[in-house]
Amino acid sequence: MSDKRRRRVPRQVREQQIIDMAVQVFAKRGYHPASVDEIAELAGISKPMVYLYLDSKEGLFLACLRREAERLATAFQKAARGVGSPEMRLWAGLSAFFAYVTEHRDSWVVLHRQTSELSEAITEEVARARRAVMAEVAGLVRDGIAEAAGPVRPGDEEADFVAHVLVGAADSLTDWMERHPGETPDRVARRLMNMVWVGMRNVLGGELWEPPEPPHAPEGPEAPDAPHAPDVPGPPSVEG
Amino acid sequence: MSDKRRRRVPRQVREQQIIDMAVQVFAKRGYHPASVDEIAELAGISKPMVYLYLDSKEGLFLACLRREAERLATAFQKAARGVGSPEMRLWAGLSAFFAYVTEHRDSWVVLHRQTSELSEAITEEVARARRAVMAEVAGLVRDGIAEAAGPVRPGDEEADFVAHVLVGAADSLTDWMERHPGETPDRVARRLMNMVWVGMRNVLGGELWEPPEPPHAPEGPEAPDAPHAPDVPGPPSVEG
Amino acid sequence: MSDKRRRRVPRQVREQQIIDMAVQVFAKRGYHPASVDEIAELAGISKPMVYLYLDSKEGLFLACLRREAERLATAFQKAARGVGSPEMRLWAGLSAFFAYVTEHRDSWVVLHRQTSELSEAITEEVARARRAVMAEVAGLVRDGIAEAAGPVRPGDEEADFVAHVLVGAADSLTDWMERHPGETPDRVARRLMNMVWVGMRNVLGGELWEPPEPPHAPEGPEAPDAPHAPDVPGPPSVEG
Amino acid sequence: MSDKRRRRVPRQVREQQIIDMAVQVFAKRGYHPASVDEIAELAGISKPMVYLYLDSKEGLFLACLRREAERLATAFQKAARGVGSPEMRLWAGLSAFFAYVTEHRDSWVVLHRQTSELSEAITEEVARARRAVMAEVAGLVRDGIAEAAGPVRPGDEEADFVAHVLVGAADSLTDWMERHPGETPDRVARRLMNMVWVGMRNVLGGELWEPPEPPHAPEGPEAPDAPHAPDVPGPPSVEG
DNA sequence: CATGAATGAGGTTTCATTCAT
DNA sequence: AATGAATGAAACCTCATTCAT
Repeated sequence: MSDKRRRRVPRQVREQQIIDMAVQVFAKRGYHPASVDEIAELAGISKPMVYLYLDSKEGLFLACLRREAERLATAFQKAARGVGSPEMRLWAGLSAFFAYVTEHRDSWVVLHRQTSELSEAITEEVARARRAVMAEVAGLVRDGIAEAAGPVRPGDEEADFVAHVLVGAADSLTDWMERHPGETPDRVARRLMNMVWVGMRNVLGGELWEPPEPPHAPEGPEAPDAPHAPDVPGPPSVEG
Repeated sequence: MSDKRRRRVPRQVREQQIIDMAVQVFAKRGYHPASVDEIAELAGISKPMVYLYLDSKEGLFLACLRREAERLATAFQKAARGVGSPEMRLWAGLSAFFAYVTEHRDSWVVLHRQTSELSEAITEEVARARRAVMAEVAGLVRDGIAEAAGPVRPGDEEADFVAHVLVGAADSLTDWMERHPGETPDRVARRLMNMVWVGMRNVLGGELWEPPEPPHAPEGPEAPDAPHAPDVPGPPSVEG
Repeated sequence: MSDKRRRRVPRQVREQQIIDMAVQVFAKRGYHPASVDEIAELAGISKPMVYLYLDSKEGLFLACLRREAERLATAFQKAARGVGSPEMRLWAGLSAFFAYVTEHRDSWVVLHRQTSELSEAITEEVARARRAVMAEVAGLVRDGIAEAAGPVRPGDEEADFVAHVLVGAADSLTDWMERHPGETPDRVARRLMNMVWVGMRNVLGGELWEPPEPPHAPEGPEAPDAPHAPDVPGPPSVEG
Repeated sequence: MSDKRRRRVPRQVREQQIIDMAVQVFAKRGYHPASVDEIAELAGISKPMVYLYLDSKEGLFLACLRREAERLATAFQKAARGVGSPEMRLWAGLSAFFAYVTEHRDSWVVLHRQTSELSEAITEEVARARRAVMAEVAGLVRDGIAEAAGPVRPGDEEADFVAHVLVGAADSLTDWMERHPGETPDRVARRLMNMVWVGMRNVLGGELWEPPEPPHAPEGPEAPDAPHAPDVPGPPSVEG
């Protein structure tokens, strides 16, 4: 309509524009419900261009996947790379991860394809089921700490946090088990217990882990000018 | 085709048969690529029956979701409910969870809708990206323990396990963050560190958590007759 | 649900019950969109009964058509039959017709299949088109009388009435023409002019035709106890 | 099939081609029984084109409705507009109407959606019922004139004509009544009597209305070059 | 007299994809 | 570099109708 500057644009630029819009649409709708028509229209070009540059819907989605995965990985690596202790580097990486997904919802949704791809009713049912599991686990967690630590009354928030860790870990370990056929559910469960049981109390008690002591590397996990992961904070500077 | 004995079957039975097949197909293909045609054919009936009983494709999927979610939840609860200490109960619940998803892959896939819903190429790309992340984290983990624990050389398996826990937890905490807007990535990362840093070493050292002391309930987490979650093991009985 | 008296019912009664409901549903939805399912459910029986008694959807509709057409015809005939002059009898018949269709909307709709059968949007478009034609004709009519009768300002209502007569007559004559291939549009138009041009002025002037002189037949068009066409009024008794 | 020259055709042209065929099919079959498949095939294109240009079956039908309604209205207006007296203009309009519907049966059927939409058996039943009503009314009419006018024996044709006018008018007035809730069937009947009783005798007597006197516009209602309503005749020129 | 179970056929609609300009 | 025109395939869903009880 008001197209005046939709001039001839070099391929690389166009490609990025297309992918930009595709990430938006795929995140909003999910893979199958997303239509190439909509993406092309949003990008301000015609469909044949999309096919010329990205080959197919699948190719387009793969391009999104690759670009976004690389950006997230880069954010993590940039933060984790450095001189600090491994402990510090892990922390920095995690911080960067959380900062990145906070800033780039669409990117994360496309990579993880949570929500969407399904109608609202279905999405809601899935969320409901997951919430029920969380509540169950959180209750168990609260009981555990209450009995073990006496008067400590863990807040709902902390218990919920622990529940998310446990459930997320369990989800993920399901994949791990698949590649370790010898492992039994029992052993996996014990390992997970081993890993989280001690630390759980700290969290429920409201403690916050502190970087042990930055001996003489003042910047710790630094990410000076990460162009796409803007705010990986150094230890003290905590952004809103 | 082969069976001519497709006789009149009461509604409740047919409904379960349909859902049985639907879970299979949805797990294999994902929601959108799955076709009601295929489900009906597998169930040995015609499409209109599916619509008569389950209303729509979405209704069918919701029915799958509800039934499978309830079965999984029941398996967990049955195991976790009991007299033992919370610690024991959590362990029992986790064991039951892993046992259940081991036995019922389709159920878990439908509930989690990981793979599928996307073409093979895309699924593979997603898996690749996730593997890359895992490897990165596992490396960090290995470094950490190597430096901290001196001569201990953690096996790849253990490091990979820890990485799965961390990545799964991070995934899940992304949802948690969404409902706690005040939280900063920095604080979330610290909490996670707090929870796992200590226990991580145990795992990497190859330790296996042991039920503290079963005072006078010698069988630990028992699930005597779980109808659908067959093998929630007591500590010693480990199934293949 | 609260079926207590849905006992064995003799065929003739059941048939009428079915037709009763069918008239309702066909009137509301139109022939094709109406579903036998809905009719059966409303009638409180199962579908096979409908087929047993009325053979098919078409048979069911034909039964509706016949019964309702007969009722309307009966109402007309009962009123028009009698001792009065033909003028009076025609008037009585028309009165009975208008009374009947006023009382039995569904019946009329099924017979005339106006509205319905089409989605709301389409119905509305049809109505719009018809209104436009009416307005055009009414304007012409108003102009005609204004010029011809000097100061008489016909009300909108009267002009609209005349327009309806003209348009309805034209619609109907379209069928008539089909069976008189020799007739030209020109001759048909002249005939119609001939028939309405004089009387038009009376109507526009607000005059009301009066039964010439009811000599000594005090009841005029009577319909003493018409069971289904309750209110064919004698000349003076005008119901609300 | 036969024509290989199905070349790229600009949108506006294709749209009209599609609507052309749709009018045919809708007229032949009625709205619901008509299938988009058939329309597309007749138009020599594939179904998706129909949906691309007209959005939906309903949209397609609406497009037919609008175009045909406008053409008919235009034919009427073009003829009725002019210098003659209102009487003449009304006559000219009616002439044009009858000429148009004579030439464009499909157009009229779609607009009026009489026949069709129903199976042949049902259509026939409807026609039968209507014929019965017509016969009844025609009988009344013949009686009336016979008694009132003495030796005049109105032909069947004339009585049938009058009956069509009366029945068509009554149909149409049913709608009018709906928008005038205060009116009673009695008053409506009187009005209709008022309007037609006098003119009826003229028609039954075989008289033909003559344009009063075309003062100095000798050709009466002319429509010199109506592109789509070819034969709106001036008084003398009567086409076959 | 009465019905729950079952289906074949067909409808509208949408989409990814390509041709011809 | 870019696009309007066009389509094959397949999806979901509904309905009138019939068995077998």
